[in-house]
Amino acid sequence: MAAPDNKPTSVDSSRAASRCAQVLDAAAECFRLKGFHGASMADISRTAGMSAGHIYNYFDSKDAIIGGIVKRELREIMANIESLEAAPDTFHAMIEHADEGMNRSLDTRSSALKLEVLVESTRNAELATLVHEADRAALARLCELIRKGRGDRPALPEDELFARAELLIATFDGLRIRALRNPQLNQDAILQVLRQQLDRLLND
Amino acid sequence: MAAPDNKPTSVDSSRAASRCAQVLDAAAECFRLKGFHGASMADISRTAGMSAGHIYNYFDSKDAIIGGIVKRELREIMANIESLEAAPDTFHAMIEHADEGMNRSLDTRSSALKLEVLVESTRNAELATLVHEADRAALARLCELIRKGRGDRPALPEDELFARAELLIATFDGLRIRALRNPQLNQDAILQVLRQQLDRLLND
Amino acid sequence: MAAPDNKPTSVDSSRAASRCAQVLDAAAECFRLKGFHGASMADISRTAGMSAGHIYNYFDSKDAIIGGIVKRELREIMANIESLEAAPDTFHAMIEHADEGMNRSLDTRSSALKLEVLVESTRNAELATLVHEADRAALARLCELIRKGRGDRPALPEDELFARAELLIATFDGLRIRALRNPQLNQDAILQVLRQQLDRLLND
Amino acid sequence: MAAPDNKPTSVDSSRAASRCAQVLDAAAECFRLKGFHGASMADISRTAGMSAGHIYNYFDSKDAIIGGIVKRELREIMANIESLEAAPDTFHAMIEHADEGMNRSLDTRSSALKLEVLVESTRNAELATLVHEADRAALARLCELIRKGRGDRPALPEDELFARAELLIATFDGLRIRALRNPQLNQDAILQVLRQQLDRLLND
DNA sequence: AATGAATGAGACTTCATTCAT
DNA sequence: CATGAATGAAGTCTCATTCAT
Repeated sequence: MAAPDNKPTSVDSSRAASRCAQVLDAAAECFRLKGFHGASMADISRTAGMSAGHIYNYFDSKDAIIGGIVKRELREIMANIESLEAAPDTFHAMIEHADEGMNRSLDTRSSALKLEVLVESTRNAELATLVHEADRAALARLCELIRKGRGDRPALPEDELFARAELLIATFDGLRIRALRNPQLNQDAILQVLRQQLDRLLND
Repeated sequence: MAAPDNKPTSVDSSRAASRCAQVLDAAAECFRLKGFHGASMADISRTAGMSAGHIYNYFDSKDAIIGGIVKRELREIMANIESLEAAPDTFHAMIEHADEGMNRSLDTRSSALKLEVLVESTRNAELATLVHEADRAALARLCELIRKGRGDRPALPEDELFARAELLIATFDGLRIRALRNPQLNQDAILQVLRQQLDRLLND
Repeated sequence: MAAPDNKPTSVDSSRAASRCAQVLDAAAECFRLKGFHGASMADISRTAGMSAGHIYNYFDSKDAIIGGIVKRELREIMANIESLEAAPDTFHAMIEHADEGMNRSLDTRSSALKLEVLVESTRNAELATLVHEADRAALARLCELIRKGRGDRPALPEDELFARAELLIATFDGLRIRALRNPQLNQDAILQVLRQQLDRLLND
Repeated sequence: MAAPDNKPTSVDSSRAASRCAQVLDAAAECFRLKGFHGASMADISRTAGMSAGHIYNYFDSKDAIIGGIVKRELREIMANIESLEAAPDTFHAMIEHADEGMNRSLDTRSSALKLEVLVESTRNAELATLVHEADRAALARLCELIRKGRGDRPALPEDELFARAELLIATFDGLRIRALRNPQLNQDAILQVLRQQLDRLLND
């Protein structure tokens, strides 16, 4: 350490980070396709283009990998908080862009992974902690958006603010489940009703 | 012996049905606790009080067991259709009993199993078919309830009717996810907002 | 036992014999199709139209069933000895009917069972004893046929007599193997050469 | 390290080949002793000195192992073709060395395996293909030997050439069966008659 | 005589993980 | 850093056999 040459550590660590990311990407793909237990380390190593043994240089166990996936998501959420907080006229934007949000919810591939992780968190305390933490950050941010978005209208009681945020998220999360249970759901009709519901949640 | 009535067949078949139910109960419990792939046939057989080998007299495979769980749920849903269809003043009842519905959604134990099955259906075509079929039945029933509940108000277009039903279910299903991601969610505050949302979905 | 009524025992025992035969027939069919280890008692019971449990009233074990098959064959061979011993002009008949013998050897279905039993006898001492016993009876009979068939020609030394019989049987048994290894073998051409070989074995 | 030559691949692949051979040897031994279905993967792994799981790095399944045995035999047969094709005065050699051939046929150990494989091929299409292919190669070679061995005598019709080859092989294969069915068979007397039969098959 | 429920051992196979190289 | 050989535990499922009825 502190060797005379300066590059190696930085190079190594950036290489390591990139290898880690490779693993996380591969694992996310595999978990989505086959589920956490259904995906083998061999699957992941193949997808990552790396020997299974080597993955253990970066992650202690298969559990640690799914933990890594959630941690990375958490980091991304945290990073996005600031950048997105500044947007003006939030409500109009949210309702206007409801279609994008809905489409994200109707993407069964991403939903499968999300639910996979959630279900697994039911049985893995460490994973649960990560999931809860990530959720708390996202929820807080959404509350803040709503508070700001209401502008000079009288402030909502904290409880109700959170309840609205919860139901807003619940609606989108619920659509994930709907998309999986009913592959023929009518997107256009839903979007219309969804917009009304959002409008009331935000503006009433 | 030589008794005039020979019940054995009926006795046997009722015994078989009861053994089947034992397996399904045990499996549901195990899948909930450990997940479909995490729960072993040994776990299930232990919980069911029956040798693992014997379970295969009733179910062809582990897959068939989770299929059996969904089929049983479907039968229960179907059975409830008639009994619930006759209730008068549906909307008022639905909004009034929203707390019960919400509590069902916030029961993380039942949610874990429900999501487990749903996630597994992502990777098991036969299971997916069962899930979709059960969903179609439930959805149709809800639409009918809404149609009747609206009484002499102008009929909703079919599309919108379905969209409202979808969002109604989505809201409750979404709360399942919320309960898992945020164990501290404030039930009372949510109930209030939930009732408003339901009221609009049904009565607007 | 020795009950005043006379029929039951005989009826029962004939019924038992018939049930036994059912099992042996079914087992022979199953072993032929799936092999001794590949055929399950469930397979046999299904084919025999009898519950698996009941089979154990007639046979102590699966091993005993294959033993029963060989014993039955042995009895049949023994029974045939006398009836066939009397035929006049044996050699001519044998060579003339070589085609029938060859066709029997080329029947892959019966060969599969025969080899199955033989191979199993390699690993089952009791079965081996039965096989050897049956073979000894058949071989002795064939030697006798040859001796008689040679009429007033000078008697062959015992050794050579047996050797000729061995090779005669070997030729037909070998054709069983050939039929399994080469499904396209040319029967007509073989028959011609076979006849010449038989002729020399018997008449030289 | 940083040695100029990097042999690992070649070393590894030779190691892999040797491990494969270990498995095939062990499996051949186990199949011979207990039969294909009677021998467990645990038996094979114990005999091979290798964990059962590791065998699956080399063979996809137990079926693939018996297939590997046949493939290896086929390779050996093919390899011998050239080396043996060149021998002069084939017939005399064949008849002279009939004792060696007969002894091979009378080796019940090798016969048990050979028949085991043959019987299994009755129920395994892929294995059957391999067996037929190996047989075709061996048969063709024998025909060629006979054709050449006949020197300037008038050529045999193709049909008869094949028929003679078939019966030649059948005779030796039949002796395998004889050795198993009659452990007391008189080798010396048989050898004498066998030589006469061979002589006629080849020289007539 | 006959059934079929029931078991427990054991079959093949997969897999997370370790370690020498 | 990187590999892949290797393992041992565990998984699903089958099956010969027993026994109450």
